[in-house]
Amino acid sequence: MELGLSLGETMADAGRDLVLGLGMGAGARRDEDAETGRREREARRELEFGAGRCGRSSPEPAVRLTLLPGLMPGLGLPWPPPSEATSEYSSVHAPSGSYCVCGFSLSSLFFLACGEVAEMAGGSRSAGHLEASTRGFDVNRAPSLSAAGAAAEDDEEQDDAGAGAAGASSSPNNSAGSFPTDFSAHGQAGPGGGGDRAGSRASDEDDGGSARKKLRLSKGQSAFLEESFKEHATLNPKQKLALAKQLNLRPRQVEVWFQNRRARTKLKQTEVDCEYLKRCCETLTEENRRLQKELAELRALKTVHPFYMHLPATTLSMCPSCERVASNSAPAAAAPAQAASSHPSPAGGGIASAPPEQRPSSFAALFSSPLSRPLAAQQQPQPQAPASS
DNA sequence: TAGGACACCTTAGTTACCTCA
DNA sequence: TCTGAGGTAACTAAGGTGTCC
Repeated sequence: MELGLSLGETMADAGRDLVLGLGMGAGARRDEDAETGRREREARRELEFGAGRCGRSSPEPAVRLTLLPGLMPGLGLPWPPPSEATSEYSSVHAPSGSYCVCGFSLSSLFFLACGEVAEMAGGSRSAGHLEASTRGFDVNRAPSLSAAGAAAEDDEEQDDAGAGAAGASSSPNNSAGSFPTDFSAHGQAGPGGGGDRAGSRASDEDDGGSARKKLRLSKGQSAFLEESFKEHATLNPKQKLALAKQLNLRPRQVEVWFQNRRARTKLKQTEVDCEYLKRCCETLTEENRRLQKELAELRALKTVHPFYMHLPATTLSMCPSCERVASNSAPAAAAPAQAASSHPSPAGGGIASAPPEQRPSSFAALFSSPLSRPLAAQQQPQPQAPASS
């Protein structure tokens, strides 16, 4: 069984400087030079991403599981099909078409699928002043209810004007233009209108600004945000503004929603990864148990038949490269044979299960006797090994 | 060129509210 | 009607990055 497990690679450096090329990250881009630099950085990040890096700079000393390409089928542990994953999770990652991670995390695959987004992020203008203006007042209160809110509203209007214009544009620099805008597809009168729970926001915002009144997004709003999340797991300021305007939410709310959504996705991923690792562990434990048993049998055999186990070195030799056993004393009988316990056949019989004519002559003599036949070979059929190499 | 200040971003963790069985 | 669990919006803190001076 060939299982490549790379454990212990921290993400501290692996994920550094990768922001998925979605155009967020640095806020203010005040001139063309900054814009050019950002595009270069994003291009670099994409390259790094393509090299198998995933995630973002994170303090977590994550255990990184790297499954070598092409080995998973042999392991017999494919990633759970989308049907096994949670619907939410699979809906996000399904575009990748596979849950086998060959140097990527699942989310990375998703982001790869959305890689074209990176090209759209170039022209996004910073809305940092808006973000700053929206801080420091209760986001649950209507902006018009306070002076700060009014200021924020003013700023937001300015940005909205740009966002609205951008929304009508199909410029490659216009990230907002990529958002789905056909609310009728969701069967709602309009996500911003609140749909089935349209009144919740209005009533919440009228209650005079008690600390953090819980809002409940309407189904239409949630669906629209989900659709957007499927396209971009992160938002640049332009996208955030466009979404907020379309959904009749504050940009801060859109931002928070995406933060929480990413957290939920990561949680789901963690659960799936955990389950997979558990299954890997079970398989390896079983394999280890089987090999230990076989080793014990061989040792017992050595005790019972010491003669056969002290064959001259010149009599039996094994080519380490091709794993063929050759016997000098009987060259004609030297035939290809699978290595013994370290390379068990798929049937689990090891060398004992090889046809006698393919065994080395000394081994043929050894195993021709029923008494000396290894227990492992006598116990056919053995339980199929969970995975074969 | 180096470094501090600033703005803005992210994630992780937590809190509080809401819904529902 | 009460209650506990679960979902989730919102918040806080810490750390990273980019830009400006």
